Amino acid sequence: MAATMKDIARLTGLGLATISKYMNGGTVRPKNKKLIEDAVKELRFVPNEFARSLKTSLSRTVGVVIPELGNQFITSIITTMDDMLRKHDYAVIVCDCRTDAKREREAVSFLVHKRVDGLINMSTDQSGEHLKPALEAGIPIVLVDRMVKPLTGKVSAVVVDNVDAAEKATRYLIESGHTDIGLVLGNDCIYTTQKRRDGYLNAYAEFSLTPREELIRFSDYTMEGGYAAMKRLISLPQRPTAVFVTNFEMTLGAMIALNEAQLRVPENMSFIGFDKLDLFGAVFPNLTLVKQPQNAIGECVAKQILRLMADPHADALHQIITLATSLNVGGSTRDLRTP
Amino acid sequence: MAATMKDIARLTGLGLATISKYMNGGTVRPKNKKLIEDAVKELRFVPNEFARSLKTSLSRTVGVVIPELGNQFITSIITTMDDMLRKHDYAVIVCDCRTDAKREREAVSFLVHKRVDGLINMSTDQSGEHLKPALEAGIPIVLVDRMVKPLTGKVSAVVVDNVDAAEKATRYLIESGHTDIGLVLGNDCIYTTQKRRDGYLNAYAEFSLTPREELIRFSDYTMEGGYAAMKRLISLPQRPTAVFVTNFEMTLGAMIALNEAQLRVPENMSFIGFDKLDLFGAVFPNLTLVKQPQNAIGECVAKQILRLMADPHADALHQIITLATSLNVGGSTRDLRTP
DNA sequence: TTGAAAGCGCTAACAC
DNA sequence: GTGTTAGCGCTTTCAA
Repeated sequence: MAATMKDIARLTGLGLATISKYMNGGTVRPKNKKLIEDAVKELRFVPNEFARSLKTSLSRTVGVVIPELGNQFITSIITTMDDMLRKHDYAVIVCDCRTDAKREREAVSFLVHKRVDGLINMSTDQSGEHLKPALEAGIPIVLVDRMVKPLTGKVSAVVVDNVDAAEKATRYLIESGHTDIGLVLGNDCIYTTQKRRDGYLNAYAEFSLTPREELIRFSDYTMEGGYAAMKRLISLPQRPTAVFVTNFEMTLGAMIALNEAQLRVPENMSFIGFDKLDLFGAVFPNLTLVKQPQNAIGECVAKQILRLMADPHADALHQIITLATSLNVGGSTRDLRTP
Repeated sequence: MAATMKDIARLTGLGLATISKYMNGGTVRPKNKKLIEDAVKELRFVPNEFARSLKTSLSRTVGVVIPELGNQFITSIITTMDDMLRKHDYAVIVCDCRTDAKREREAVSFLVHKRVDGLINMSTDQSGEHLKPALEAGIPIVLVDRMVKPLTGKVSAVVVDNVDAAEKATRYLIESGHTDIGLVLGNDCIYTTQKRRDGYLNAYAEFSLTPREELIRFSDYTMEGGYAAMKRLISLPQRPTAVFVTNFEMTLGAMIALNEAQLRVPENMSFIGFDKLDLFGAVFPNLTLVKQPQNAIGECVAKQILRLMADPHADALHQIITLATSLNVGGSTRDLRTP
C-alpha cells in the first residue's frame, strides 16, 4: 500500500496540517522541512490525487473536443496545448467527435461527468447547444479556431483573422494581374470557410471586380477533397490563372493534382497554399502561402483556459482573441503584368 | 451546490447503502427504484467521481503515450481506442513525447501520478526503463506496434507481423521478376524498421539473392523523408526497378517524388506502398500496398487493457498478440517476365 | 508556525 | 433488500 500523509506524520512526529501545508508550498520551519523531505523520500510518498480532488473539487484535468484527429492543424494545436497544460500539471483528455454533432454532445457531457476543470472546443455544432451542460456546471470554456455566435460573452475564444488572411492572398494575386482566381474552401457551414470566402470576395470588391461563381469550390479540408477540387478547376473551360487553397491537407492534394496534370507552378498556374508547408518544404519548395500561427494559437488557448480556471467565477474575463496570419511570399505565383 | 447521495436519501427516506447499490447496478425493490429515479431527476443528481475514486482507488482513466501525434497510423489507432474506451466510461489521456526518451519518461511518471488505471504505449525507449514507475505501481500496460524485449512477460502487446508483411511484398516483386528492389524504412533503431528489413532480406534469401546495400534506405516515417529517400533511389546509377515503402507518410512523399520525376507507375517504376491508401484512393488510385489492420489494432489494444484492468493482479494474463497484414494487389507493379 | 478535528461524497462490511 | 456505520486521504478552519 502506498504511504499517506498519516505515515509521514507518524514518522516525523508532526501534525497532518503541517505536512499538508508543506506539500502545497506553504512555509514550514526549515528543520521540519528537512524532516518531511526525508520521510517523503523514505516512504516514497506521493499525494493521493483522488483525496485531493474530493476535497478541492478540482480534477486538474481539461477536456478537449475536436472534430477530427487526423488533421495537421488540429494535432499541432493539441500538441502545443498539451505541452503547456501538462507543465502546469493538468492532464488533457481529447475527444474526437468526427465532425458529428451527436458525438460532440456526448463528448461534452462525458467530460462534464468526468469533472474536467476546463473545456476546449473546436465546435462542430454552430448553435452551441452542445456546450450547455458545461456552461451550467460552471466549467470555463475556450473555443478554438471557430467562433460560436450564440455563445458570445459566455466563453472565451481564440481565432485567426480569416477574412484578412484570404483578403491578403487574393489581393496579392489580383495585384499581380490575376482576375480569374480559383478558391478551394472547406465545407460551407464551417466558420472558417465562411470567413475565408468573405475575405476573397472583399478583395475582388476592392478592385470593383466579381469572381465567376464556378471558381469558388466548397470542399472538405481533406487531401482527397483538395485534389478533386483542383482537378475540377483545371478542367474548367475557362481555366483560372491562379488558385488559392485554404488548408494544409487540401493544399497537398491540390499540388498533387497540378503535378499530375503536368501543370508547372508558377509558369502554367499561380498557386497560394495554406499552413505549415515548411513541414515539407523539401517536397514543394518555395510555395507562397498563408501561415496561421499554430504554436501561438495553442499557447494562447492554454493560457486562456489556465487563466479562467484560476479564477472560476470571473465571467467578465471572457474575451475573443484574434490572431493575425501572415502571407509568406515564395515563388509560386506569376506576375501577369510583367511577363 | 450539486446534490449528493445524502440528499437522495433524505428525499426518498431510504438509506445511503440502497442508493449506492442502485447507482452501481444492484438489485433494488421496484418501488424504491422508482423513488430513487424520481429523486435523481428532481435533484439532477450526478455521482461525484472524486469520492468514488477515493473509495475505489480507480480513476476510470487510461493513459496513452505515443511518439508523435501527427501520424496517420497513430491517430487512427487512438481514435479507435478512444471510442471503445469511452464507451466503457474510461477517459483517455494522450501524451505526445515527440520521439524523445526523456519526455516519454516524464509522461509515464505524470500518468502514474494521475493514477491512471491502465497504460498504453507505443515505445520510443526500447529499453523499457521508462515504464518502471508504472510497473511498480502495478498499473497494467499494453504495448502497441512496438515490442520492448526486456518487458516480455510483464506487459501485453499488440503488434503486426512485420516480418511477414515485408516478406510478402518483397517476394511478390521478386516473383514478378524484380531483383533490384528499393526499400524505404523508418529510423533504424525502431522495432518496426528492424522487422520490416528482416522480412525484405528473408524474401531475397528465399531466392538465394542478395540486395545491393544502397537499395536499403533508412528514413524517418515522414512525408519529407519518403520524398527524399525516393529521390535518392531514383538517382542511383543503377536505378531499382521497384520500390517498397513502409509507412503511409513516406508512401505519400515517395509518390510525389515519382510524379515529379515524371516516372510513370508501373511503366517506369513498380511500387508497393503501405497502409491506408484507400484514404485517398482518388489521388493515387490502384496502388498495390501492404495494409495493416488499423481498426483491429485499436480494438485489440482497448480490449486487452480493459481485460487487464478488470483483473488487476492477473499477471498471467499478459500476452503478445500478433495481427496479420494483407497485401492488396493493385496495378502499381509490372511483371518483368511477361512484358 | 503548528496540531486537532471536522468533513468532502462515496462504498462496502455488517447486522437486520 | 435495506439501513448503519466506518473509513478512503486529503484540506482547512480554528485554537494554541
